[in-house]
Amino acid sequence: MIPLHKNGAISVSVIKRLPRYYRFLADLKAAGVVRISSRELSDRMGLTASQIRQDLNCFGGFGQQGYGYNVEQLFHEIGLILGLDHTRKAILIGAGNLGRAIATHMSFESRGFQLIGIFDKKESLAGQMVRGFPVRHIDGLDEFCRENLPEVAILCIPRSEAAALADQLIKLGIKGFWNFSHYDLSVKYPDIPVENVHLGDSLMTLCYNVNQRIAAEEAGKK
Amino acid sequence: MIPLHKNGAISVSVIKRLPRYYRFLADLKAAGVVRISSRELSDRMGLTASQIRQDLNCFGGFGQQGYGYNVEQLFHEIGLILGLDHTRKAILIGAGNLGRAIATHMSFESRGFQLIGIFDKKESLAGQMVRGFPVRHIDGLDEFCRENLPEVAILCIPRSEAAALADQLIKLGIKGFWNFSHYDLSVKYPDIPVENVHLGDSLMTLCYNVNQRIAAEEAGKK
DNA sequence: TAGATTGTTAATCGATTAACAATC
DNA sequence: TAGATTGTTAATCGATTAACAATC
Repeated sequence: MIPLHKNGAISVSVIKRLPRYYRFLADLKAAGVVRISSRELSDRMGLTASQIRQDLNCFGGFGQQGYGYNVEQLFHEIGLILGLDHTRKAILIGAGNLGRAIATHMSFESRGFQLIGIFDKKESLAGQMVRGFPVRHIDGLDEFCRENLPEVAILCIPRSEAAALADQLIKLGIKGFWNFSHYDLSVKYPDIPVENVHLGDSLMTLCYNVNQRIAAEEAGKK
Repeated sequence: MIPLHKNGAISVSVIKRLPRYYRFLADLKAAGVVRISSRELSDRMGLTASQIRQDLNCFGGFGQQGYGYNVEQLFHEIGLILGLDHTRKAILIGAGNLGRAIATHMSFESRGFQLIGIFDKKESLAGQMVRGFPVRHIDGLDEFCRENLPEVAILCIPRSEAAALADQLIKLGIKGFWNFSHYDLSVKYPDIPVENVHLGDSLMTLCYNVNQRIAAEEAGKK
């Protein structure tokens, strides 16, 4: 395998910015832009040119002095770094509103994943079709995993069910979680890759920020 | 209004941790725990006791030397800091799968918001009931806002529609956004409160982390 | 060649951790 | 009082920004 970066450890902050670079480059590409300087890109993205150059140089010298970066090439490189050039098999647990929305709404293939199965514990949902997949009863999870070897699980389940299910899934060889439940997986499994989507936390953070803003405006009026 | 913190500026990192404290304290409260030390809480949450004390002391001295923190009281205080003691009116734009899931799934009231209306540009959705609300046609947005004065908008729309809609909403007095579209609002409006939920970015970050982990495991085998 | 812009090193800034005096 | 644990200051660590030599 090609070594993707110079030294072993890339910081979390850098990794979290990569998808955003990828999105902006996709836009530029679609708009027919061929080359871009770190300065130009930083203006569009609202960050510093220095940071862009630092970030990219964690992975290699993709630019050219005096020219800048080739949009198409840089887009491609970031895709490779993220690992979007192949897909990993994913299963979704929990076919409630949120689970169905994720299954229907999300473009998995362009983000490195392939959805291969949907599970729920509710008998009444079994067999219902979601994105072309029949919802399977959770009792069939072990057998399905042994046969199909999914690598990632998407958890759209209540917190109360998450702990036991995570244990089971890790035993079944799951290597990473996209976690929409409010259970903190990484307390028990500090080393497993998890992306938490805590929608409730996000909403509360917004609440704080909106309140601060409104309070500041009202204070300004006086 | 009561000054909620000692000096004006609380860092984003601190604010982002508050909802998580709030969740853990809710659990402890539910489990009947009366007091907790920063050490004990740090063990449960997987961070340092120092950080917890630093974070909390941005807002005031909620603890007691030799004793620790009163769970109920600290929970209540963090709720006040976040502003969960009153609600702000929110509208949701985009009644597709994701929008409907958010509307149905999310507990707004306990997070400082009250959903008062749902809009979509699709004629065919108009009148359909979601969480007890009829989906309204987007043409009625101006009138509805002038009458009901919502303060926050939840954007569950494609990126292509986000820019124009954000302009319109800001003119209508919207003070903050919960943004599920892939449009970067804060590039044009750097000062407006926005919480971005970039599900696609989150999934790509997971892709990177899972790939790294699997690559490391395979390297270890040799 | 001259101008532009990178890659990279050094300086700054901020956030986290450690230490400990204050105090319940 | 003695023990425990906070609130807070100081030390460390990491991330961002600035500067500039290398080079296309």
